[in-house]
Amino acid sequence: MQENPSPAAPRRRRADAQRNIDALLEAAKTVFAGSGVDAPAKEITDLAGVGVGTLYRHFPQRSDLVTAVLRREIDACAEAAPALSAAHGPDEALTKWLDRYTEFLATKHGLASALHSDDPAFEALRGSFLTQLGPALAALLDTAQAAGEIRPDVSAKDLLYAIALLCQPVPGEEPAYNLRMVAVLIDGLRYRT
Amino acid sequence: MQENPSPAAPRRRRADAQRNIDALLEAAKTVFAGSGVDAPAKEITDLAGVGVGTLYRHFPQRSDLVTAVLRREIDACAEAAPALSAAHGPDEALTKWLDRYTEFLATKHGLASALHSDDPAFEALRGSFLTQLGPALAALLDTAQAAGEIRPDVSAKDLLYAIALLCQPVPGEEPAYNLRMVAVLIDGLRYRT
DNA sequence: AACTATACGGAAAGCTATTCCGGTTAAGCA
DNA sequence: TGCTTAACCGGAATAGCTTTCCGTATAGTT
Repeated sequence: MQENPSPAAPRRRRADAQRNIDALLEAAKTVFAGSGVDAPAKEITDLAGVGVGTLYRHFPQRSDLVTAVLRREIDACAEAAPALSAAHGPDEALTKWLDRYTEFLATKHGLASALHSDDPAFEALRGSFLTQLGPALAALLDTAQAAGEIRPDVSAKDLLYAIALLCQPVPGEEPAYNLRMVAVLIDGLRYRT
Repeated sequence: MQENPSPAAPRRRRADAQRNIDALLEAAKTVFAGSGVDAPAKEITDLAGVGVGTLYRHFPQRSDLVTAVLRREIDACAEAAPALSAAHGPDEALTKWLDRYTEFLATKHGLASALHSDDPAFEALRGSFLTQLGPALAALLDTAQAAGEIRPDVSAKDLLYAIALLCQPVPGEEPAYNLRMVAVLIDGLRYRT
C-alpha cells in the first residue's frame, strides 16, 4: 500500500496509529450495524475514543472505512463458492450461494444503499464487490447456465446488483421481506417452457 | 389542480401565492427529472425564481413537494388498470400493468430511493403509493392468482415495493438494466412445476 | 537524551436544510 | 378608488454535518 522511492528509509507505521485504526474499524463495525453506513462520523469517533481528524487521516473517504470493515466478510462470501460448487449440483450450488450473499447484504443496514449511491467515493466499494464477488458468482452461474437450468441472459454482475437492490430495508417491513423477494427473483432465473 | 370556484367564508388564496406554487411545481418537476428528488432545495427555488422561505411555506416537508409533483402520474398509473384488465387475460393484464408501473418508476430519478428512505417525512409518499396503486394492482393480482397463473404468496404491497427497489438507478447501468431485472422478478411470479 | 517524522485532537471552514421575521402586497370593502 | 389587513415574500439567521487545517504531542530512531 505504500511505496519507497526515496533514499530515506521508510519508517514503520507508529503503534499508536495502528491502535487507533483498529479502534476505528471496531467502532465502525458496531455503528454500521446499528445505525447504518450513513451514521454521523462523530458517532464512530466517539465510540473509538479518537478525534475526527484521526478518522479522516486514516480513512480520507467514507468508502475507505466501509470497504475496510467489510473486506473480510466479502472475502469470506467469495470463498464459500468453490465448496458449494463441489458439494452440490449446479442449480443448488448457485441458489445456496445467492442465499448466503443475500443474508450478508440484508444484515448490513444501509450497505445496499451505499452500493448504489451516485457518490463517486463509493465507486471503490462497487469495484470491490465486482472484483471479489463477481468471479465467484460467475463460476457458479456459468455452470448452472451450461447445465441448462438457469436462463443465459443474466450475468453475474446483473445478479450482484439486482440482489443488492432488493436487499435494501423497506420501512415497515422485516428483513424477511427482502429474503422472500430475492427468492422470487431467483425463481425467475430458472428456465421455463 | 387548483381553483376553488366557490368562495366561502375564508379568504381566497392570493394570486401571487398560486403563481409561486405553480412555478415551484414546474421547477421541481424539471429538477427532479434532472437531478433526482434529493436535489438541493436552492436549485428548485432558483429555477422557480422565489426565495427558499416561499418553498417551505407551501411545502413544509420535502415529501409534500414530491407527492404534489407526482400525484397526476400516480393517478394515471392506477387508472390504467381497469382498461388492461378488460382488454387482456389475467396474466397479460398484470404483466402489462407492471411494465407500466416499472417504466413510471424508472424514469423518476431517485424516486425509488426516496420511497424507501427511513425519513418519516416520506411516510406520506409511501402511503400515497399504497392507497392509490395498491388497490389497482391488488385487483389484477387477485384475478391472476385466482386463475392459477401467478403464485399466491406474493401480495400487491410486496410487488409495489420490490419493483420500486429494483428500479433504483445503478451507476454505470442504463435504465434498461432495471427493466430487465424487473422482468426476471415477474417471471419468478409465475407458477412452475 | 535528543531529534524528527508521524500522528493526534479539536477548532475552523464549508454545505445544506429549515426556521424566523421585518417588510410588502393582494384581496376585500366602503 | 383608497384603506385595512391578513397573507405572503425574500433572504438572513440558525442548526447539524462533513471535511480541512494546524499547533501540539509522541513513538521510533540515533
